[in-house]
Amino acid sequence: MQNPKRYLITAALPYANGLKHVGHLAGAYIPADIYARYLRAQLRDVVFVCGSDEHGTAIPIQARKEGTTAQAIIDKYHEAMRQDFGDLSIEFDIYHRTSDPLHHETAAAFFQQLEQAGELETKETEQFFDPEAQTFLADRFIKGTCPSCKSDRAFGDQCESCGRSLSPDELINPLSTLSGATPILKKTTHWYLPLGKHEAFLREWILEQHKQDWRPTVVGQCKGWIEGGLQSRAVTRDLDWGVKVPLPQADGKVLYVWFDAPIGYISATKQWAIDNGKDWEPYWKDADTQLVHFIGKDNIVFHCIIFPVMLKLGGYILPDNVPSNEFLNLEGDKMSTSRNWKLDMRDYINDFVKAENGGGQAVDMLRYYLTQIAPETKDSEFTWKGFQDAVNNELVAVLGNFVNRSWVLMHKLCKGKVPPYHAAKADEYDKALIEQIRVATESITAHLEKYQFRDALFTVIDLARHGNQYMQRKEPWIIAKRLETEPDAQQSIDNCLHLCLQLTANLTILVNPFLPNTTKTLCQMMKVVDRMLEWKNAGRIDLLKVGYSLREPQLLFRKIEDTEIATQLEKLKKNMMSNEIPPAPITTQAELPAAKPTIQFDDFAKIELKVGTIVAAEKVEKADKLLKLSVDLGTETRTIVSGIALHYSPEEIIGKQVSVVTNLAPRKMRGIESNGMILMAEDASGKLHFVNPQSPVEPGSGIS
RNA sequence: CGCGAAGUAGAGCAGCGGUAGCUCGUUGGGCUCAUAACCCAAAGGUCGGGAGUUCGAUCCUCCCCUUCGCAACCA
Repeated sequence: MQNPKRYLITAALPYANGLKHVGHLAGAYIPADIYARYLRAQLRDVVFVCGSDEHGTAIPIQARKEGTTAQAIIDKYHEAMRQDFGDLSIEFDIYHRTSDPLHHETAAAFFQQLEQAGELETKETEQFFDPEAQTFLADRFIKGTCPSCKSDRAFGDQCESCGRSLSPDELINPLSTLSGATPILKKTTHWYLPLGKHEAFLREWILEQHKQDWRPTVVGQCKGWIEGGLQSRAVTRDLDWGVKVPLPQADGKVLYVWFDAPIGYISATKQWAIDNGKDWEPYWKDADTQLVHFIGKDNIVFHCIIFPVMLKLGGYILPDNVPSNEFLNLEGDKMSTSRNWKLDMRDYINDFVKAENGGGQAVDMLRYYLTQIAPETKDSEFTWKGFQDAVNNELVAVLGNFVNRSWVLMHKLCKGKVPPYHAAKADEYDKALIEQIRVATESITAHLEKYQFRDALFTVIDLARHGNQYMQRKEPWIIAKRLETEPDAQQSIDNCLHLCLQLTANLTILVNPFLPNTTKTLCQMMKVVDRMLEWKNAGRIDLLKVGYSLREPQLLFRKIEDTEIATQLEKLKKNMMSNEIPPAPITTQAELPAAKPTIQFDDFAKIELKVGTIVAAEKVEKADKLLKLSVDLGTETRTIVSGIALHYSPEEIIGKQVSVVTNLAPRKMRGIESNGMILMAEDASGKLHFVNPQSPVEPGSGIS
């Protein structure tokens, strides 16, 4: 969009069930903040909204785990996250929350509008219900035996052991993970958003109109979903935590969290408007508004497919771009909350920002490094060594040092004042530097407009690097030695330092969106007011008035010591170790709230077990875990499909004796009917072993 | 399985049809105003593998391999 009248910037609403880590920061919040700050410097009309996402099943679950209430959980994490963002100079215009009444009202009205316009469907389905906990169960909260590999580590959505995706009704012996009770099927009615109806719109809007200007990963993923067929998605759930469905017949139902959360952007904007005496509607309904969602890649489907459909139906504008980032890994491994392999924003704040020598410069160091390694096109990696190198070799050595040496020389050779520029004496180096400032400004602006923050920041640092090169060529400290015999030499010194100071002023403007605290320090050193920071001033070489006296230099950044990163690495490893104390092999009672109930002999007798001999085996096509086996059971040879291909090759198991459940109902897998099931024992490492007689017996022998 | 993204110097990345670039690191030299910072130079790559299209491919097409992700907690 060319020069829109106003901008609305959103950063993904963080889920209020825990602290957020630097991956979240690099993925959404820092890029969004940079963009918002840049637009503010451009004096554009911009609102930058965010807030806590406080609904969904996971919040009550978390509350149960922490032995408290859902409200206490969201209050705690909402406040913690708000604080952490503030500490890292993420400057939202508003940080709202979805538990706010204004949001409930907004989301309910949104639903009602779609409902009344006939854009939603209702469907009656049977869902598992926990009779003890008196609640319907999300797929993830049902545990049972996998129909495919027979592992008991299968959940309603997926088997942890064989990786197969499941639906809850496929589980053998389903159990509620909440109470351990056996769930019962119960009828329930839900509202659905029929995405399929909007396929043509999505195709045209994303795959045609935004093929070029959206990131390839974003368009690619959307393409995958659209091509894969868009299913209707349930908009409501049976739960007592969330936005109540505003219909009389929907008692006990709330809006599904994915539906209510993005509406949080709208309610946040409303609250901002109230607080600031503005009108919220143009920001969401005027076509001359540019809406940009900053998110991580796991959120693409919501912000590019589902929410846009909702926005279109509701009469709102669509996002102009959704600059989604990939993931940030940590020291060679994926960040993971459950394994405690992560760096929380708060940990950095405590160890660096709040430490001695910390403060704003420590904030900017992290902002710098995370921007420099931002996973804009592919996953990238945070390493403490990388952090140290970036700070010491770039922030300290290039930017910090350039400013410092300029200031020191200016105080030594120019009496602490901005020296005059003698245009008549300008040499090729002077002219080249002026040109470099102009070119860099244009380039940085272009990168920012295209959401290429990493390249933009690189160009800023590169400009400081040019400053160092320029100074080296001009060598004012050498020229100063000739002053006694050659008084005219002062003009060369003046020109050099005049330009170095003007370059510093330019760097201050250009680095402001990225490193706002550094900008503040620089402004103090130059004794300039915030108005100088307006973006239109970038590229000018008359920002500091000749004769103006400047303050003493102060170091912009300190070095990161080896001991500091060693401490961090140790801490990271220790955290993970402490998390690993209960090693995986033995499943604890707490994890498996329901051991299988005692059964009577009659139940056992229902199972027919026989010894068989594998006579043939082949790999099942298009399945990497399945083998198709022919098993000799004495009286007959049966086809059995088994999920053991990762553990055994077809050749090595031919002739092996195995235990077979022979009266299991037939089941089709990958188009092949399997008549029975091979018993396998799983060891601690997950490796499967055959359960077979100690010495060979006749095929078909019974087992009891 | 399928779908999406990615595989380029020791590391991190750019390039995307015309004899391989950047930053850091390494080595050598210079300078000394500067937070042992700065500047200059050099070494270092058969651009994941194979086939094809083309006068010519890192860049296009096909196949294969590897990594990451793929809808209901997770940037």
